[in-house]
Amino acid sequence: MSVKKSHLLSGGVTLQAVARAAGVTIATASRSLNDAYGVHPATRARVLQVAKKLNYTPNRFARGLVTGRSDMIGLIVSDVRNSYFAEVARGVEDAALEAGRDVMLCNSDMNSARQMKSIVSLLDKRAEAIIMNSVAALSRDDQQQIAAAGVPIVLLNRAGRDGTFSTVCADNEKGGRLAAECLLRNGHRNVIHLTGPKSHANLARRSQAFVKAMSAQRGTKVCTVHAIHTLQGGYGAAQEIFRSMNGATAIFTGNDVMAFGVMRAAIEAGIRIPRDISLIGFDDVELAAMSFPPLTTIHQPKYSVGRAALEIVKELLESGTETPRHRVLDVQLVERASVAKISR
Amino acid sequence: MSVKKSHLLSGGVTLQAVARAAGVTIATASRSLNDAYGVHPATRARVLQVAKKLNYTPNRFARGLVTGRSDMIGLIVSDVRNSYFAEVARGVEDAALEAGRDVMLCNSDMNSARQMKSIVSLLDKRAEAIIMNSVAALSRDDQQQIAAAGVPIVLLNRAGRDGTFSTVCADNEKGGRLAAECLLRNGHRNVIHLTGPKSHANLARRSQAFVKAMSAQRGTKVCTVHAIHTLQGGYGAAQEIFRSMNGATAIFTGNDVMAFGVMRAAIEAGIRIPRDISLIGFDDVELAAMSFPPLTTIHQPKYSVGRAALEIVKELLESGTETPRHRVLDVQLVERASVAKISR
DNA sequence: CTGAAAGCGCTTACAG
DNA sequence: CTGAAAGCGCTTACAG
Repeated sequence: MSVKKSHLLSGGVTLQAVARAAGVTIATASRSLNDAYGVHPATRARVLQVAKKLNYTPNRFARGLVTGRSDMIGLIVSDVRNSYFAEVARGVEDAALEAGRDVMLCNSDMNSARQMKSIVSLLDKRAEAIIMNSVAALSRDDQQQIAAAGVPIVLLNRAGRDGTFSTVCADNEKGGRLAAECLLRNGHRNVIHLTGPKSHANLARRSQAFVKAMSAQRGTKVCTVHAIHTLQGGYGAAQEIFRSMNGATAIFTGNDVMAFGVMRAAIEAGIRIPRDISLIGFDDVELAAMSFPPLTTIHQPKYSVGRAALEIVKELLESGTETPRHRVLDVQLVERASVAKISR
Repeated sequence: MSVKKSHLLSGGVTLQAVARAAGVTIATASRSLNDAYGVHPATRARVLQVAKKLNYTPNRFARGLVTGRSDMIGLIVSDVRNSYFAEVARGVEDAALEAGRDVMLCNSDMNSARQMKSIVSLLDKRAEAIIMNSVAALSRDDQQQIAAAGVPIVLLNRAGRDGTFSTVCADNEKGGRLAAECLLRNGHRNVIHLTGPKSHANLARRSQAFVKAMSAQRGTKVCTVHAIHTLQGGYGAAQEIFRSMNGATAIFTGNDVMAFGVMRAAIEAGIRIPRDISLIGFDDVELAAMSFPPLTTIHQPKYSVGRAALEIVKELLESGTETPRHRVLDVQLVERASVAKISR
């Protein structure tokens, strides 16, 4: 019955049927359908026409069995519900569609066991490449096993030479610098930088560049505060901060959700943004444009990250190369209404 | 070379190799790996052990060629970036993982041509079922072609008997009723209902049930306003509404984003929620908990919609039935801080 | 430019 | 309980 189903799927039309109807052997039929060379134009045209009329669609299993190709690529993200990854996924899918490929989506929950399970399943299904935001805890063993599969791997949000795998990420350093420049330009000299745990590499890069750019200007003061990088974390930290501002006129948060936490704490404390204090975030999540006031932030090219990852996959697949490629994508300042110009 | 790659993927280990190492034919090896019956426990154990040691993983193409099964299901949504569908996608993926299946994700952009292209591609890749939020404009022709594929189709956000396809959707009627009851319970008698275009079936269901439940109470007044069902639409409509409230004490919006539009207009007009006017939304999007004030709304089980869709797929696949199944999922009121009790 | 044939790696009646 | 064999529907050298 399953076999019968399979017939239904392809409309029951096999290459054999097409060949017969076109008066050739399956060999020429196959060649006509695939390469342009080595088959008489007239024959080719006839086969194509017949195939179309019969509504022929090749059996992927049969083809895959001999070519080894599946035309599918795997995408593993921690969670699509995270809008960052939803954007990335969309970028990957759009680029994949253009490249005639489908994408298999997996969620890892930042759980290395689940991630490994997904990888195995994707490899099992013959994914031709895997794009993923790897969790840190990928054992040496797993890493080798993955590399051994000989399938291109593209890591998301990882800067530079990660060894064996390709990477795509946003220019966090530039983002940090842009935030500093924005604040400086608006006259802020005494600012607070609220960020996540030091272990978070991307956040750390932003912080470092931010502090460096601020310090480049004389008479500047930056006070860095670490908290959990969530809305709650930002909220809690802001409550503390508001108790003793020490003359700070602006806050730069490592990401937007922390900024939203700051906003909430500000409302509750009767502090108005940007009148009493300016605020600038990082990421440019959807909500940033809808908050009140709309948040000035650094735009991360999430969608482009997805596209870029698939482009790397395509390059790797086409060239047959194994040497990893690396891309860092540009970010930019999006000025909305949460940063005020202050007079000195 | 492609063929060589294919070898790398499965570690180069074929059933043949396992069989040889276990001292049996590929027939028994296959049986050992698949069914439990008809093979001596000892033999079976030996084969399993060898397979494990050799790190054997069956070639999906070969298996698929004979069984017709791919263990993949397709999911088509208008756009994963829409958080509603991101949630749905997650639900589908989780349930699929449990069922040992992978999901291929496609975005249709509410474009029937793109949608049809995705369907064809999914069918081509032997998706065993397709879950999708169908765009209205699916031609009779396309519909038949899809049905002809003999693959279970589950439509999202479609109520009831849609003819040939299974459906899953939230209980919009109940949601509308809950909103009305909440308002009534809090003493509201004169309210405004702000919703989208009448053509939107789900919105219409909510409206109808809301109005009906409000009217059930004597001395009640509901004024319905139609606008585009976006933040902008809600914003614009609210500006109008605030000009002549005619004593209304609450607004029920057909979805949350319209409510956010109302919130913005309220802030600008100096109207405080819920002190000056109460507000209740529908959907319970992520932002609803983060807005100021946090929005009272009707929770839609987005994640569960995804899971339910996959459950239907499983049932249909296991039973081999073709008769469509329908599920409508429960919704519930989430009381936050945007509705005030009013004294009469 | 085209055909005959091997082979991709499995599953599954059919015998024993 | 196990083996020998057919067959799934393609692609691709190898001849001609």
